[in-house]
Amino acid sequence: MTRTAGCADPGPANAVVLRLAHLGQLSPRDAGILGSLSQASRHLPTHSELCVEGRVRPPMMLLSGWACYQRLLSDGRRQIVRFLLPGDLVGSLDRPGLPAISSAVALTHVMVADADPVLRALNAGEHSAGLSDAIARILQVDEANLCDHVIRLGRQTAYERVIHILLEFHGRMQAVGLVAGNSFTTPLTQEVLGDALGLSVVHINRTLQQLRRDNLLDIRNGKVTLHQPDRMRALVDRTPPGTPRSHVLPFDDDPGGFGGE
Amino acid sequence: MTRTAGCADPGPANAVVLRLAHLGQLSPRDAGILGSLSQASRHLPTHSELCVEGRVRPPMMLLSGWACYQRLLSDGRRQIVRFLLPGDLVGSLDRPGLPAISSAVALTHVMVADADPVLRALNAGEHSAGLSDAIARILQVDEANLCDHVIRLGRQTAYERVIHILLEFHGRMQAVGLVAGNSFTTPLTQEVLGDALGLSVVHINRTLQQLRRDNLLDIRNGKVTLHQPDRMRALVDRTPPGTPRSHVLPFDDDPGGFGGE
DNA sequence: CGCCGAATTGACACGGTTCAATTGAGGTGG
DNA sequence: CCACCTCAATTGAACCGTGTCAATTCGGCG
Repeated sequence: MTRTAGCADPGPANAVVLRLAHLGQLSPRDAGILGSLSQASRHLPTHSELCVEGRVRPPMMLLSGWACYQRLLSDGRRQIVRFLLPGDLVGSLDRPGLPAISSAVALTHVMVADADPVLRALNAGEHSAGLSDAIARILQVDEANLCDHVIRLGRQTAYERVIHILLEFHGRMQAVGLVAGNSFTTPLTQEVLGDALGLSVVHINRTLQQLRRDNLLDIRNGKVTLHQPDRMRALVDRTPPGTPRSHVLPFDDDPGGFGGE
Repeated sequence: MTRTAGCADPGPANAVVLRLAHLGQLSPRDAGILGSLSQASRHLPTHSELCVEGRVRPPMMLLSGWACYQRLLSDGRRQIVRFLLPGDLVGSLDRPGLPAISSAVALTHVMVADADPVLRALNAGEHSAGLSDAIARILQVDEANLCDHVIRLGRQTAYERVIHILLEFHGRMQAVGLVAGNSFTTPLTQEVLGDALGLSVVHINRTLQQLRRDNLLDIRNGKVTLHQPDRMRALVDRTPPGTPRSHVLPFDDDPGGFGGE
């Protein structure tokens, strides 16, 4: 039962508040709205479908637990498209009423809350500029993560993919205060990891062993520990969050070098 | 010079209007706004950067030509994340002011227009419900396409990936009236295709040959022809657009069968 | 004619898959 | 307390889809 780090308030909506507060200046009123989400929250068991592809469902917020969007091919192949961690949005806040693009299933017991109060606050207008801003940033981060996933699947080796995605999880868990000393708990099985990274379980297994042997990380008993996050980042050229990236073709307006930091 | 089917107005903003009109009921005023986009449009040559990762740029609409979002790894590997076809949005309409997630470069000469008039119409409120709706659907489709891309890269063979993405292009070109008799023009080189599908040029080449031999499609001289779109769809279990998908795990609320419309 | 980018081809190496067991770690009932 | 079940993790061996390298050909164009 290894639990979270030293966080003052382990209330159920904590992750959401923490994350949004990082991303924008929340008014006390906004914080109140978010804090009260947990009052109307539901518990759902592992494997529940949070939403079904093609069906409309009002957006929710994931207060605790992990989930993922996935798609199944007719022959049984599964591809995990995106992971949902505590503090994430389930379903699109910005365009409700449209059918879900893919199904979402819970990877653990999860606690979810209807995002309706947030939606109403957003539509109410000027009062929630900070909240609205924070939500926009969340959507932006979601999209960036999806983009990263494409990079992993398209142009990285198995070894790099695992490093890359674990760094992503590390960052996302950190953003909601769920990382203690470079390690965090996760429900990831090797099969889930394989279905996300487009690899077979067998190969995921061997890759993890290699990563352990290289003393980069360890993952056992539902707990991931990154022994050398910096070296990992260098290996997959993942700049620390927020840093710009170097990659301009020799076209017209090449900005030249780029700084560290 | 194979051109569009029988469309009355081949004006430059035609693709945008056509596409949006399909997706929602546009008021005459909305249509006017869209039609006048071309008046403030710019031509840009092949290889121009429409936006640069990490930098803010106001959203635009692609009136003609192809472009793509891409990311380069430090060792030179390239991954194309998303393609932009006539009628597409460049940059996120819904959250302007945030830095671009990846760079976009033109694959052909392109014509782009500042999307600002559309943005203003959207913010103006009730008058443009149809337009707003259509834009939401475009964003939805974009996200669905990105999701499809993840599937391709994660769980499909080279053969399937090529079929799958060409079907996507076919559908998207059709939506803006640029398909004539199952064929359409494209600037796709085998290298671009490889960088999008996570494959080497050599292997793309061999895969295309196989597809030709199987009499499924042909792609030469910048023109793609799908000889048997239906058989192709069956091969990659891509349901015709709009159809729900069958893929529910044996969980609690299994909806059983699904209808074919 | 000669250049250049794109398409092709062949030979070979390797990353990753598949199949088939085996081991290990809870969880439950007798 | 142990037999038993199940799910996740491991292991070995053979196979094959793709990548890599290195030419070669093709097609437009100045």
